[in-house]
Amino acid sequence: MSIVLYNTQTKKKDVFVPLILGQVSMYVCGVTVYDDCHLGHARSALTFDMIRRYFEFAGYKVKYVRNFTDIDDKILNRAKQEDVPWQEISDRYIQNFHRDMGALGIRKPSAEPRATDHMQDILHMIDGLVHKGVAYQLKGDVYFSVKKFSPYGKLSGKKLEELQAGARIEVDTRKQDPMDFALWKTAKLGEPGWDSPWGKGRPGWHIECSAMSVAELGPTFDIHGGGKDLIFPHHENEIAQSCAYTGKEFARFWVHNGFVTVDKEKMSKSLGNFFTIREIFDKSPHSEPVTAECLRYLFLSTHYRSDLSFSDHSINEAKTALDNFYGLFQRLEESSSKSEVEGAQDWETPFKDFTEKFTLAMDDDFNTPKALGAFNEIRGTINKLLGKGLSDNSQKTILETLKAYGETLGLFQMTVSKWNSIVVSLGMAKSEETALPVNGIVGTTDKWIEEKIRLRNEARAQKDFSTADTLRKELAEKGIILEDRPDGTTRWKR
RNA sequence: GGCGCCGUACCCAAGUGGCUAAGGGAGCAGUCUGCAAAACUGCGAUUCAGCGGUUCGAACCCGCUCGGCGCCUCCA
Repeated sequence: MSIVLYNTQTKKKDVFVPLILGQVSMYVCGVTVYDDCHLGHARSALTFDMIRRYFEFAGYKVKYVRNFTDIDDKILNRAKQEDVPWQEISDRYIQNFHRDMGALGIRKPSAEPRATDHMQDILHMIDGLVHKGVAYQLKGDVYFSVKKFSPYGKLSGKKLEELQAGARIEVDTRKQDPMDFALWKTAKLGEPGWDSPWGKGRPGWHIECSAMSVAELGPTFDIHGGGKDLIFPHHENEIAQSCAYTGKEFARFWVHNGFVTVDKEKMSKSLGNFFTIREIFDKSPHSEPVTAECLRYLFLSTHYRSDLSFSDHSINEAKTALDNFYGLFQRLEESSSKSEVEGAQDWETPFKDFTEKFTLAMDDDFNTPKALGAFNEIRGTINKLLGKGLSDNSQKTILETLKAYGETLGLFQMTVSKWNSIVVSLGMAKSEETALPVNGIVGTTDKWIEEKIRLRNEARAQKDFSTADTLRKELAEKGIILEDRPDGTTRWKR
């Protein structure tokens, strides 16, 4: 089966055929490093992480490039505010970015170029554009002439005349056309600058992505991605510059993810309605990996192109859904004490049905909500079979396969015990042995809990249920939940 | 003003021309259980914002209306 994906350029789902057989080249716009990342950035990162994982699952070799914009007005402003060198700002937020992405379980791209490391490529490209006559110099600035690039506006579906009519920004009257955009900007007094044929300056925002993508992946590559707010003007401009420069097709597929919204509104810096990734981890009552998986499940439960509304409620729903999966994994890990013959249930037929549904859903423009639907169906089926009895071997195979499919979404990779141990809030260190206090309740060690359970089970064996209930209550007060199994053993979780 | 997206049960969310409109959560009832939890079973949209139209047939296509949002300015 082939993968079909929605292409912003053609405004429909196109069959994905890579440029080079068996390989996918993908460039995704990263972040401008002047502040901590919020959930909108997390969505983009998670979306393309999922896409990358699925391509690899489908047998492709993926080259995935995600850049850093590490020189920009906002970085300079921030540096001024804090009265520190601008490099300190970009370095700090690159570090924070890596910290947050790591916590989210996002795999590292094949390359993470920084704009300032590609200054020569940028200068070559601008120079080339000037020589081709599609860019012009105005004192120390260089602008791209949109009129010289006839397909301008194709990606975003905008027409130049309409844009001009609606332009609300202050127009630099020196420009040949109000929509012309800067490739190179003169360094003002006290600002950092790189030497260029047009004097000391720095690159405009759009040119760096063109330069870096072409440098890393060549003039034509398979997929260019980013949030849908980048379609115009950023990606439109990238196309103009790159195609004008190389004379070749640029990205073949344009893939854009939807926004994260709060109360129906786009999460954004200017509205101030954003949560940073760090904040989410800090205020979560769960351990970092658990929170990360909840967030991933939540994000995957909406199609990547749709907007996703974020709330405490939505993330709690994700937690419940995952609890149910890890509950199944726990049961699958436990010995069934059933022989091969006794536990000879046909699980292979429903399982085959599951893998087909999963693959079909994912092949169709990465329909993760549908894929999760398939997961939930098989969860019910396996639970039923488990009730009837499965052999240890079958259980082992089922568990391994579920986890293998989960891996393509970045889900279900934790051990059950890790999933079940709740840690405390506010980024305090976590220990496997002891739970730190939660909501003022004093933490307990695993050993202490096990001892209480042993005492309770002794009491139960003697039909001393009042003692057993007292012990259950005592544990419950510490946030420990007990589940008695049919064979007389007890499972517990925090 | 221009361009575009969305509106499916209490909540989230697939489905975009034809079998009973996926799935999850919550709720209620039941099975099981010393109690409980978990798991399982059953119940829940004669209907897809509204109104017209096209069609043998529409939640899905077209038009209009209402409501929400986004891009056109830095934005994932």
